Amino acid sequence: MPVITLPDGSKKSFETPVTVYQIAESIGPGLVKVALAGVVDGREVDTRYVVEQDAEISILTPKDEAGLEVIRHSTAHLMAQAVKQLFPSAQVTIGPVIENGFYYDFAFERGFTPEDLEAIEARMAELAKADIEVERSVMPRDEAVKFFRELGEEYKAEIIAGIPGNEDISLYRQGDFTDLCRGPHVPSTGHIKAFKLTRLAGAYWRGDSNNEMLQRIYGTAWPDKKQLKDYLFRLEEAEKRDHRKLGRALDLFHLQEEAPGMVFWHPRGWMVYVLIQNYIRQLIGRHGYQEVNTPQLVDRSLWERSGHWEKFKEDMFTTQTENRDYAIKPMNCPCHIQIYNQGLKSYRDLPLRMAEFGSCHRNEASGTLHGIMRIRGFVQDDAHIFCTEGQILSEVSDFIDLVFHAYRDFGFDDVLLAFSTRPQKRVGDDALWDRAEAALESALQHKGLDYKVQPGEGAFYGPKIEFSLKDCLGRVWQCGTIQLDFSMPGRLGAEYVAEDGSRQTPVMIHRAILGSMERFIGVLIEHYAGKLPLWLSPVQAVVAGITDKQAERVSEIEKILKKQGLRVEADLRNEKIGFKIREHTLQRVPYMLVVGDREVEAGTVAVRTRDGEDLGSMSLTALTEKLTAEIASRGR
RNA sequence: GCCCAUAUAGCUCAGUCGGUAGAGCACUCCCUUGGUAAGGGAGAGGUCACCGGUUCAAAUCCGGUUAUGGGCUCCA
Repeated sequence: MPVITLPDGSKKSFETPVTVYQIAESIGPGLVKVALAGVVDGREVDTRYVVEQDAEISILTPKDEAGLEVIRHSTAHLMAQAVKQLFPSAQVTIGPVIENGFYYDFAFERGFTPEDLEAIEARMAELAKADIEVERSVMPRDEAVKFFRELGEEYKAEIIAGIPGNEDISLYRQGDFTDLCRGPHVPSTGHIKAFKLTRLAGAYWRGDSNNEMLQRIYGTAWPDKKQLKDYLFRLEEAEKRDHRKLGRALDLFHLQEEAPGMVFWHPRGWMVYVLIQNYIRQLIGRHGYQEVNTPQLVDRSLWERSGHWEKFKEDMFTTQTENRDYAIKPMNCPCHIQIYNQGLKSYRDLPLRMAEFGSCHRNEASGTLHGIMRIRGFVQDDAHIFCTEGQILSEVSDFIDLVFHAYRDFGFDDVLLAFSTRPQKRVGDDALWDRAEAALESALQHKGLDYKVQPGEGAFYGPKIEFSLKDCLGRVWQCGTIQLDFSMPGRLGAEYVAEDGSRQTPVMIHRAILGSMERFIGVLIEHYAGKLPLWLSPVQAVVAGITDKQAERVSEIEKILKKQGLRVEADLRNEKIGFKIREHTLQRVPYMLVVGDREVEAGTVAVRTRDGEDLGSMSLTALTEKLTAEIASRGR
C-alpha cells in the first residue's frame, strides 16, 4: 500500500491506492480547493491520477509556477472550446503556454475580428462559471487519428501522426470539447478565474513560412483577478516607456514614410548618440583598438567573394552605374579585411584590432521593422580582431570583460550569455568549425560564466557568443556579440608572415558591444523610461528665473555652467515657474536650477530634480561638484 | 515577405445615416511679473496618407499602393 512522501519530508501511508485529490484532502480542506494537479516522482499529473505505489508527491496550486502553467494551459483549452462552439468550422491546432499567458492557433476560413474576441471571451467566462469537469482518457494512436479525422480536425490528426507509435495518446474532454494533450489540466473549468484575450495575429502552421497562415489568439491568465489587473497595469507601464512615444515626446528622433526603417536624428537624440559613441571610442581605445572608416558602396564582386552575396543578396540594397553593380554595405568585415590587406603583415602585428562605427544597410523584410529597434539603416559599434589561433582565448576573454564593463556603465547589471554553434547553411569545413567552436567555448569556460547553448544558431562563417541584457521590466535584449571566423580571411586573401617565414591566414573575430547604436538607444530609452542618467542626458540642467528680473543672472549662470562642460539651457520665457518646471520635468531634464531674488542675492541656485526632490539652494561650485561626480559615476 | 488592424491640424484624438471637418495641447500675438508639475484672452493652422472606382455628392462605401502597429518568418 502506498507510502506518500511530501515535499517537507513527512510521510503518509494509505490502505489502498489513492488519487492525488485524495492525498490533498488528507492534508487539509484548504488545499483541496486549490489543488490543480500533482507531481508524482517528478511527473506532472492530474488530480484524478491514482497513486498505487510509494511515491514522492507534491500538490500544485496556483501559487506554484508549474500550477500557474496548468491554469494557463487549461485556459487555452477553454478558449478552444469557446471558439469551437461559436465557430464550428474552425479547426484547432496547437495551444501552448507562453510567458504570462498562452495562445491557440486556429485554421479558420476568415480572420477573427476584435468583436469575435469579445464573444469568445464572454463564452469562456460562461464555460468557466459552469465549472465543467475536465476528464483525461487514453486512446491508441490509430484510433486517435481516426477520432480527430471524423471531427474534421485534420491538424490534430497530423500532430498525432507525428507522435512515436509506442506512446499513448491522451485526450482531455470538457463537455462537448475534446483536445489532444499531454496534460495535466485543472480538474474543472471553475479553477480558471482570471483571464483576458489580448490580441490577434497570424502565425504559420508549424512555424514555417512556406505553410499556410493560421489565426492565433493570444491571452493571459492568472490565479486571481488582482494578479490579472497587476499584469495589465505592467503592460500599460511598458507602453508608457515605448521608445517610439518617448522619442517623439522628448524630441530625440523621428521616422517618416520616405525613408522606411531609417532614422532622422534630432539634435537631442543625436547628442545621446554621440555621447555613447565617444564613450565606446574611449573604452576601446584603452583596449588597443584602432578606429577606421570604410566605403558605403562596394562592388558586388567583393560580396560574392565574402559569401554574403550568395546568402543575403535578397536582403542587400544594390545600385549601379554604367557597367558596375554595387551593394550598400550590410556589414563591415569585408572592408576591414581590405584595410588589413594593405601592406604585408607580420605575426608581430597581431592581434590587430580594427574598429568602426560602421553604417550598414540591410533590406529587412517590411513586416519586421519596429521603431528604431529593428531598422534598415543602422550603425554598429563594430570591430574585427585579426589574430592567431593561439591568441583567441585572451582576445575573447578581454572582450568579455569589456562588455561587462560597458553594460555596467550603462546601468545594466544583469547580463545573459548564449553560445551558438554551426548552422545548417555555412561556409568552411567541419574541422575548422570543430576548432572554432572549441576555442570559443573554452574561453567561456575559462571565465567561469554561465551560458546557454544554442545549437545551430551560429553565423554562417562561425560560432558566436551573444550578450543579452535584462532591463528593469525584465525584458531581455540581445546586444553584444563575438563571433569567430576561420573562413572569411582566407576567402578574401588575408595573411601574415609567421615566425618561421611561412604565410599564414589569420583568424578573424567579429565583435560588437552595443550591437546597433539605434537599437541600443531604444533599449536605453525604455529601460530608463526616458530618464537617462546624467552623463547621457542631452540637456543636463535648465536654469530658470522666477520673473524676468533675474534674466541677466540666469544667462550668466548658463554661461558659467556651459563653460564647465555641462549641457545647460536657460529658460527665459514669460511663464510662471510652475509651468516651466512642469515642462522640463516632462522633458526628463535631470535638474532644474531656479533663480529668484534670494538666489541672485546669495549667489546660489535652488536645485530641484526631475523626480520632484527639492535639494535646496547651493552655490554654483557645490552644484558643479555634485553634477561632475554624478556624471563620472555614469549609470552605476 | 505572410496574417490582422490602422492612417483626420505639429501632437493626442473625436467626426452619427455619404451632404466640403472639430476638441485639447503645442504655435503666433496681447494681457499677466507670478517661488517649484498647466495664469487669462485672441488668432492662425487640414488636398482627411496616396492613386483609382461607385455616387448628384466621399474623411465616410469599394479596389489598389505606401507607411505604421500587433504577431509569424527572418536577422550576416
